[in-house]
Amino acid sequence: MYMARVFKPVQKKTATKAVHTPAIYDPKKIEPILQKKWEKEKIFKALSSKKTKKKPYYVLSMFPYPSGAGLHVGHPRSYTATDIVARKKRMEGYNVLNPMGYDAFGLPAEQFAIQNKVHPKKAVAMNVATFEKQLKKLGFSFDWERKINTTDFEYYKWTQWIFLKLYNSYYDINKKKALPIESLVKSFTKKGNANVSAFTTEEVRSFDKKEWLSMSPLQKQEALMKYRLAYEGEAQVNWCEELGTVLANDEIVDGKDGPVSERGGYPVTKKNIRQWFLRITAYADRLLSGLEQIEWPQYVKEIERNWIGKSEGAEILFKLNVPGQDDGKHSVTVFTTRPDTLFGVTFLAISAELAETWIKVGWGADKKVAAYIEQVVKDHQKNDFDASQNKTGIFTNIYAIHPGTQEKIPVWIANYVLPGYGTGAVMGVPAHDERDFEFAQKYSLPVVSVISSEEEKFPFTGEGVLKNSNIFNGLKSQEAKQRILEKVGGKLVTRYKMRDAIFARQRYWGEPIPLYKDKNGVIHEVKKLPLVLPNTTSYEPTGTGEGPLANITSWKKAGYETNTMPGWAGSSWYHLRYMDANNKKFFADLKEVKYWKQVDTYLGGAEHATGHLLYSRFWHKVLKDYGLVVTEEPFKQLVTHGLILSSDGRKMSKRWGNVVNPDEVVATYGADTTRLYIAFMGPYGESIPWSDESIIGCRRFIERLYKKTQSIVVDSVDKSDISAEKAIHKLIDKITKDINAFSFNTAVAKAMETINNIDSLQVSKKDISLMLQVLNPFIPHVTEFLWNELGNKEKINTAIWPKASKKLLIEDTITIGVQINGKLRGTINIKPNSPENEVKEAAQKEENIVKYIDGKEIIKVIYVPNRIINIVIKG
RNA sequence: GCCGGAGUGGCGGAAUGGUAGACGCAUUCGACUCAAAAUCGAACGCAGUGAUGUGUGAGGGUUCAAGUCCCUCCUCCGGCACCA
Repeated sequence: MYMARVFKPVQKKTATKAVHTPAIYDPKKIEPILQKKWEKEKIFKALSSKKTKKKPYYVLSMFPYPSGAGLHVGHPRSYTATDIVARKKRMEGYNVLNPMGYDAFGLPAEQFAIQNKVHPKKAVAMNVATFEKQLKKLGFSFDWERKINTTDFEYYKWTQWIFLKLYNSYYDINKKKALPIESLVKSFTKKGNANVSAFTTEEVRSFDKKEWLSMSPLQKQEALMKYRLAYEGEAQVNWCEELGTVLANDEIVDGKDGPVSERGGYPVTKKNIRQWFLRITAYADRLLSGLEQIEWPQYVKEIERNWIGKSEGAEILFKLNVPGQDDGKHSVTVFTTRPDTLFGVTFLAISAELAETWIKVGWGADKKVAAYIEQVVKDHQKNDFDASQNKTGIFTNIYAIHPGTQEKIPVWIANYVLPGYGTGAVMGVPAHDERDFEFAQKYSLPVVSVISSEEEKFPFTGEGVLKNSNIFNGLKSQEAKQRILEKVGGKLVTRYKMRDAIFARQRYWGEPIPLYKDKNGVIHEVKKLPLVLPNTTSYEPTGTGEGPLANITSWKKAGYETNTMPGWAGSSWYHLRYMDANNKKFFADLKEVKYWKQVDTYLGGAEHATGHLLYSRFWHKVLKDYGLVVTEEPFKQLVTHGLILSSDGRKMSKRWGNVVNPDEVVATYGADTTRLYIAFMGPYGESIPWSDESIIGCRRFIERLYKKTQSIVVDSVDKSDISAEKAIHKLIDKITKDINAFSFNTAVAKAMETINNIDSLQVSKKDISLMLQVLNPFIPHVTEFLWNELGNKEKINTAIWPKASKKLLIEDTITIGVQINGKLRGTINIKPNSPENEVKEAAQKEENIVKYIDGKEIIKVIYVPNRIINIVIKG
């Protein structure tokens, strides 16, 4: 059981005036009534742009997977923050969009269904109902009318529509935007030479009109696949036998014996398979540069930057002398980020995979070499392969011609050269690369330095510039570098680590891919969306690599794709659906999109940095290219939260049995206390253990506030004590600033301090109302209840957010510290902004200070206005 | 290995270079009570009866003044990792 201590309501018969008002705070009575009222009056409804002149403010928490376990206290941490911001912004006069929905496709929902032997659809409906009941108990100000569920066909219809948009697009590298695939076809069928500037990771081919027109539909299809933003291709993928599906890199974690699936912990291996992909690499540069214009935590940006992995360098061509073949007939291109070290190259190292392809085109590798290649290729298949401790290699008997010196340098196969990056071949520069150095040492290869001494500053012209790394690097323009490189058969290129995203899962519970193949293998789009996921009872994995949909005869017969979309498809654009959630004609009306523009504040976990966040940015950019959205980025500000750990400091998990259920907390303490504690427990971005003991302090605070306010309801005064008024205005100031900074814990601390300070003072209805109002975002039920008790005519939810009076923020007297040689020895009270000489004088008269300075020589006195005074004495 | 972030009482945590430990929990004492709970009041970094000394992961430094800035190191968390 979760409860460490049962809260008992106050049993005290207080004042004689208690006859008029209920002195006992009972959230069970207050909260459900207000929640029903809010729902009935729809006061948190976000208005359509047509119906308001208010400025929009869009705040969003990442929507949950409605898992079978129900809500977990981690969820409300995010939603409490969203709600605090939303309620404050509403009072500040914004038309606030604070929606909620469910991300219900994907593995978790399907596995829950399989384990519990219910249809995923039923399971999702059940779980959603549970979530919703739990969420509503916490009193979040969501606009429930905009609720979405990614598994509703009214929703996934548009997921499919966007997929087709991607399928029917290519990326124009000159215009730097997506364009319809037809315009690419048009450029092929123009007269004369086709001028294709389309992005592709494969070999670029353009076609002239005659050639294009002579091609079969299948040939055309194959040609266009290389450009489409959603395309079918073959690739090595992460295959999970147990789950019978392909997984994305971010769905895999390191297990004890190699990589395993994040969900279930099953082993993952590499496998070649035909797959749907999204060409996210086309947007690598925009995904990178877009980071500059958004207010995200630096570390999340860094994660994305690392993931995209841009590196600028050069490709350089080396001619090869292969034994038994004409010299220079073959060649290899290397990729390097250090073209300036070209003259330090003493060998070439190629990947085993590249060597394999050389054998295929007629290179006669001897047995020893062939065996080595086989071994390394096998090693590379292992996900956890690491050669950093043991670099090995073998000489190929092939020599390359150095393009600068024309000298013969040996070509080696090395296990540290990876097939998936660059060209799979590197130039070995032992003098300026640690790995190359290690390798050269092991195999006794020469080391040549190209960092020359100062005197040789400008001894070279033309390609000779490359003989000195400093001179090449000192070239100002990229063009100059390019010109030098061209002389040695090189060119500047940019490479990215990021790969295209696999967009298919061999699972049942996902959006069907709206395409089918006719009997000739030609792909057609489904014209009438949605392509509804067929109902079936056999949705367990086939294990063959085909999706469970292959088990459905009619589906298979119609030629539909048997794979479904991955879990992140629906979440890649949901932020747009909320803008116009009930639109039957389009995913969101452009007028609404133009009004809301983008999510102003997005709250969620940083673990989505290389998944959901990157994918949504990508989709958003594609839609931007078509003018269907108006901003380059979907989420202007991102705020990440820490985890709520269990009180034992571990992660909450069913496995440990240490999960705190918000329902029980609400039942014991009330929704307001739960929310307040979540806000108070610590900095929003940090992971913090839940404490069954500490929460009581938040409940006590609410009771004090309740009691104080009730006493004001009964004997109200016209004017507050000045110090109470000041305390409340300071609180207004602090809370306003702290909510803006997501520093909820300090805002709550100040509120506690305030109630402690004003408890014994006279406070007017007007002033306590101000306090209730700024606390409303945190504890909406009790503050609204008390606000009404005080007889306020206006609704608390629509009252204007108060401004702290500047005059009241100023203190009459302040206490400042007096230091002797930097050590605090006393304090004095002064009026703010007192003249410096008066303060200095007062300090030196202070009793404690006199003891220290008596008879000593004062070297100097430093006064920091209204802060501190430091007397520096000798000895 | 590289790139971020962090390390403060018994615990969660506060501190624009300027009175370290706000606020809350726990603990101790007191009031109320037959009693307990609740509530209210007080104490509460460590050492010392006390004056006082000392103290923000460790060690140096800058400064009148350092939790905060700089250098070296340690530990923890997150990310990337033979990416050429």
